[in-house]
Amino acid sequence: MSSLIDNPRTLRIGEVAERTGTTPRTIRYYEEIGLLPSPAGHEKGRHRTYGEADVQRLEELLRLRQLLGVTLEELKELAEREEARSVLRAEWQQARTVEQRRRILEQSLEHVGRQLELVRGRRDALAQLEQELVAKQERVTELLGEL
Amino acid sequence: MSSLIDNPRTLRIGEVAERTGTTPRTIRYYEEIGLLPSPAGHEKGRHRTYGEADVQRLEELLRLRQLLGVTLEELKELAEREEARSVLRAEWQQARTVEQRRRILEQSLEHVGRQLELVRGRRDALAQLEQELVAKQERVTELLGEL
DNA sequence: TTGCTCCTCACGTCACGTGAGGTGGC
DNA sequence: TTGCTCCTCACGTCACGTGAGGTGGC
Repeated sequence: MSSLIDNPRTLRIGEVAERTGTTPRTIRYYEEIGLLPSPAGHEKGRHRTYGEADVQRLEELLRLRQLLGVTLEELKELAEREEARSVLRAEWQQARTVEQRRRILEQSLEHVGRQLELVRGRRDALAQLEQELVAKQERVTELLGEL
Repeated sequence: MSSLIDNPRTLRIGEVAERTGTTPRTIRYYEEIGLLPSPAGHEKGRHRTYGEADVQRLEELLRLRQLLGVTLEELKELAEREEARSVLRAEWQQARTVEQRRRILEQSLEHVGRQLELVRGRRDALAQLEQELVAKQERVTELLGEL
C-alpha cells in the first residue's frame, strides 16, 4: 500500500534540478515551450512530481544542448525524432514483414549517424584546440628548463 | 605610396564577419561591451577598418566561446589575462633577473593549464557521448545483419 | 553618379534569472 | 503549526537579430 510502490513519481522539481545540474525555472521553461511533457497528473497551481525516467530524459537533453550547442528549437526536433523512434521500436516487435523491420532499423541508423556527425565535428575542433594549447605549454616549459 | 603598404588595415566589418563566421552586429556588440578594442582610428559614424591581427583575435575568441561555452564576461577576463601575458612577453625580453623571467613563464604555464583543463573536461564529455552513440549504432547494425 | 556596404539608434527575441506575493505538503 | 519548497505572474538580462532611416567610399 506504499505510495512509493503505487506511484514511483516521487521527485519534486528542485530535486530534479539539482540532480541534473540545472534550475527549476529551466525545467518549467522547457515544459512551457513543449520540449518537456507536462508531468503526468499535474494540475495548475499544484506541485509537479517526476520519476527517474524524467530525470534521464532531461539529463540527455541538457547534455546534447551543452555539448553540441544546439538551440532549443533544434533540440525539440531532435527529441521529437527520438520519440518517433521509440514508437517505432515498440512497433518493431510486431512488425510483420522483414521489409518493415529493415526500414525501421535503417531510419534508426540514419538518426544516430546524424548525431554522430555533429559530435565528431565538435570533437575534432576541440582536439585541434587542445593540440595548440599543448604546443604552447611545451614551448613555455622548454623556456623554463633553459633557465 | 600605396595605402596598402602604409596601412594594412584594409578589411571592412562585413569581410571580417564573413571570414570568422559571424555577423557585423556581433562584432559591434563585442566592441560595445569592451571584449574587442574599438578599431584604431575609428570615429563615430565612419567605417571601421580591420587588419589580419584583428581577424585572428576574433577567430580565437569565437572558438573559445563556441567550444567551451563560456559567457562573454568570462571570455573578457580570459582575454584580459591573455593581454597581460603578451605584455609580459614583451617585458620578458628585457627582464633582468632569472627570477623575473621564471615568474613570468610560470604565470603563462598556469594560464595555459587552466584552459587545458576546460578543454579536456569538454573533450571527455564528448568522448563519452560519442561512445554511447557508437554503441547504439552497433546494436542497430547487428539487428540489421540478422535480417 | 549609382550600388553596395556601412553607420547609429532602438525595438524584438531567445533562454532563461529574479523577485513578489501566495499556496502546498512532509 | 512551523518551515521549507513549491506555485504563477511578470519584469529583467544576456547575446545578439532585425528593421529604419541615413551616410560613406571604391
